[in-house]
Amino acid sequence: MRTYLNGLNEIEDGKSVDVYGWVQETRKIKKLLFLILRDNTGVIQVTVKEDNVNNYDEVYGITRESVIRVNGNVNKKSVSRQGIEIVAMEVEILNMAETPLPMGVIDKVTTDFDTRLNNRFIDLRKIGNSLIFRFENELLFFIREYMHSEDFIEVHTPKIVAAATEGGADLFPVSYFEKKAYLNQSPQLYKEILMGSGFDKVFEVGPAFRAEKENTIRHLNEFTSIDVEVSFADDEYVMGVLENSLEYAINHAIDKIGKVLDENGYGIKKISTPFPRVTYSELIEYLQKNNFEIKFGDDFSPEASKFISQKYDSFYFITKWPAELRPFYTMPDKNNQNITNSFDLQLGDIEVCSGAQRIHNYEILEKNFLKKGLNENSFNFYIKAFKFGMPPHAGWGLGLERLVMNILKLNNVRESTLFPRDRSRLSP
RNA sequence: GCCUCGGUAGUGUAGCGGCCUAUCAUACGGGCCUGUCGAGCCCGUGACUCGGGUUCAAAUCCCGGCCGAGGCGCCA
Repeated sequence: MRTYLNGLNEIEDGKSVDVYGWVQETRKIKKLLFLILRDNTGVIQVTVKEDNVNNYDEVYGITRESVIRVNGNVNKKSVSRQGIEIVAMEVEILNMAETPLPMGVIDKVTTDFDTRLNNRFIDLRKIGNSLIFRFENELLFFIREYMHSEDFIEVHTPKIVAAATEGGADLFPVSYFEKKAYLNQSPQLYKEILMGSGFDKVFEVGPAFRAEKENTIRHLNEFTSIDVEVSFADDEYVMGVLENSLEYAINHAIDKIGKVLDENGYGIKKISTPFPRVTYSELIEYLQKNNFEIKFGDDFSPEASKFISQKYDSFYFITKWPAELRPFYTMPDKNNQNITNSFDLQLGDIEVCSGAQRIHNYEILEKNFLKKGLNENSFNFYIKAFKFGMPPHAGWGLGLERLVMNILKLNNVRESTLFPRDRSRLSP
């Protein structure tokens, strides 16, 4: 039976165990050999003595990062710094690693990010790197748990679509037999159709594709989007869903793995709701007072976003965006047609989520199509759902990698992406 | 799409017209060593992104390609 390395403390002194893992380090002293063995739960020193094993010479020639099985006895009176070791009785080499490694796992030299991504399978052997994805896993688990407890159902909408654009973002074309198709940039239109189907509360976790030629630390051409849509709800309601789910997920994730995160330098704090809210117009005024060249209708430049972010130390909402900066399906404000019932959720100077109440009236939606210069024919599959009983609804879409990046204070969104797809990277 | 910066052993760097037969660290190979734990000591292998050009002389200067980092624009 396999024993995981973090379980060794519970095993009594002298007992025989089988452990499996990677040889992280070797220290050779002629007739004595120390192997530092690593599995996904921790590391342990394995002491190999010539008289104890029958293949000492073979084991002596082992290379770093080779995969082995060790049968041996737990020694809790070890003089090693860890105070515990395994005295090997049997070492089976399951797979010998070639040398030299394309990059080191525990070497003192730094490695360029490009080199790390080219050798991501090794890069992720570093606990600090794989921990990012363990954190993401916890976060997503608790977001799902929250959604289920609120009676949301998880759905899966198509990623290969026919509509040419919903305005703005470029799409990746794919060949679909004799037709032309695209990779979807967002499940938006399908979530809305499901509101017309009476699902009431849906969420989806899935990939989204953007064919924009960006070259920044916060853009990816393929990312994971968490999408939510709720019937008979407005923007205020789904902002509540958003902040409550994040509070639940982040705080539970910290309860579960906060200690390990701390040990690895990711010091993160629990959060509380409600998040502060500020309107777009208030921020425009604020920026103008501080000598920024900006007027109503402009988007915030990266420089302006940085300036704004100095006022907040955690999440904050920017609400009531002008209609011209929002997609065609965004609900205008009842009292002012120039602004919309929309919001962005910011963490630091980066937008992690954007949402709104949607237009549920067919005529207004049609008018918006024409205003934004969109081709109504390619959206028939969507707009048809609005003619036969579409409830009022609202929702949002959240970029998972950006969220993780910002919570853990990483300096590049590619750090929180297992295998990033960006302007130039398509492999691995 | 525009702009800036960069590419030297497996990894990361120094050198920025002649002192380069190219520095250092780490990794790798070999040797010594029965308690190492950033092991130590000795020996060794290993590199100037590619193509043109300038020059008596190019890793070093110029032009172009390729590759990369980042900023801006654009971006439900």
